[in-house]
Amino acid sequence: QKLKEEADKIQEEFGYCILDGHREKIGNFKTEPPGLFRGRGEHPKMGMLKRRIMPEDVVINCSRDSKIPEPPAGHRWKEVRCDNTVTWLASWTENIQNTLKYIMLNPSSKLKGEKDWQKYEVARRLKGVVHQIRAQYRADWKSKEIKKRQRAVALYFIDKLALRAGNEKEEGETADTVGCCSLRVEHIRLHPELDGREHVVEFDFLGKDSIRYYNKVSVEKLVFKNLQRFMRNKDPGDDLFDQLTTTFLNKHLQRLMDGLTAKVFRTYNASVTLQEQLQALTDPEDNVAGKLLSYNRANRAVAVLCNHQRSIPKTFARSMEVLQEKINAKKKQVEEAQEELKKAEEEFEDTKDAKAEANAEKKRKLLKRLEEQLARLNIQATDREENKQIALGTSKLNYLDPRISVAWCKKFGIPIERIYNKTQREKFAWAIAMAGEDFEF
DNA sequence: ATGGTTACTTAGCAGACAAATA
DNA sequence: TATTTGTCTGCTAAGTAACCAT
Repeated sequence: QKLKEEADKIQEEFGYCILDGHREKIGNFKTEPPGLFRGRGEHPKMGMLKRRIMPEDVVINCSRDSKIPEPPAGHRWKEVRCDNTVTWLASWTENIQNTLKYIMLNPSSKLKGEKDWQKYEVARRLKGVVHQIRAQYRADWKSKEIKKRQRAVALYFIDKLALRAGNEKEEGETADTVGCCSLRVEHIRLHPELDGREHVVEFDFLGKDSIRYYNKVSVEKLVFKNLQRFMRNKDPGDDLFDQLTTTFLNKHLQRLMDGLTAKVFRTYNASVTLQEQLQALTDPEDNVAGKLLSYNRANRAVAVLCNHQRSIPKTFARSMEVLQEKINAKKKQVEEAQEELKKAEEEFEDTKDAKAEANAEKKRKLLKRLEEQLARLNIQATDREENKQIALGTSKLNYLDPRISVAWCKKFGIPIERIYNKTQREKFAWAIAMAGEDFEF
């Protein structure tokens, strides 16, 4: 309790800033402590020492007329600047990769909320032109220029499979991971026929955070032919799209729609998928638990699309066993209740007295309650099993237009708290205030 | 085109915390 | 009340993508 009080005091003193006259919560208001760098996957710099950050490393960014924070006694800041074109409050350079780190606002802030809203509005604008863009890249599969063909095939992957753009990275500085434009020949295998499907591309590569992407996809014949061509006379370690960069791709996208970049396709396809799946899976007759299962399944379809994985929780098998035991016990209770009901009904048949009738009615209600409890447990088990290797949080927080979920809740009378916890409701306050039940992405 | 710099979003995980259960 | 289980939060790495100089 004492520690908590101290932490609260620190939060109160350093955890907020004033932006445009409003008190806003800061996201990360502490510098990162020193320690051994791990990194994700096979990181070449793992084990290096991350230095302690001193006031002399820190740049403060605040308005000219504000109370400039005092450095700790005996120290001074690296710099104090007043740049209102950026959103960060303080920054320092980290010594492992020599990159900048920032102190920024919490997602609940007005600034971040408006930015988030904008992001989804760009994705919604894509909805209007995506058919034309698809027609265009399909036509470009036949272009005379190899570079255009590579761009068109890459864009097809980004659109259909929700791959990341894949910026080039400096070799030896980070783990060897790739995205779409940085795919190498060794990351795909072509099967003219596989398991009864034609033109199958087998993807196997490490993406962001060294998470494995493994997928077998049946693609259009022209895409397949183009891929064969791109791979001809190349070594496994060569770039698949050797003529293509993310800059070139994004310049092209910018011409097709204002604000369009490769990552917008992920946001767009994620949100569209959620909306479609909610439409397809929600049964208005279902109870709340059933509807929530449908929501989770829709969310899960998105997480699968975006390849948001997690390691299977250490306690997964055990917790599944416990749940199964619970289900078995409940089943037994249901059976017993069935028999007791039968007995009570027979008793009433014989006697026809009011007391026996009341008793039968009581047994009927008990049975119904137990059956509902059993159904809920079964739903829980299904949900947990289907979810063991899938992380729902990332898509929920970063890819799904929250207005879709808000509208769904309103339409089916689900309390918003069942979908978003307190922090999430704060982050999505703009959407909760904005969206009615007929919102359409 | 290329490389360097900067600012911002997206990502999974461990441990803290809270709720459920024994 | 003690212990177990499930959820949430903080942390910070790892991406995307813009801009600028050459």
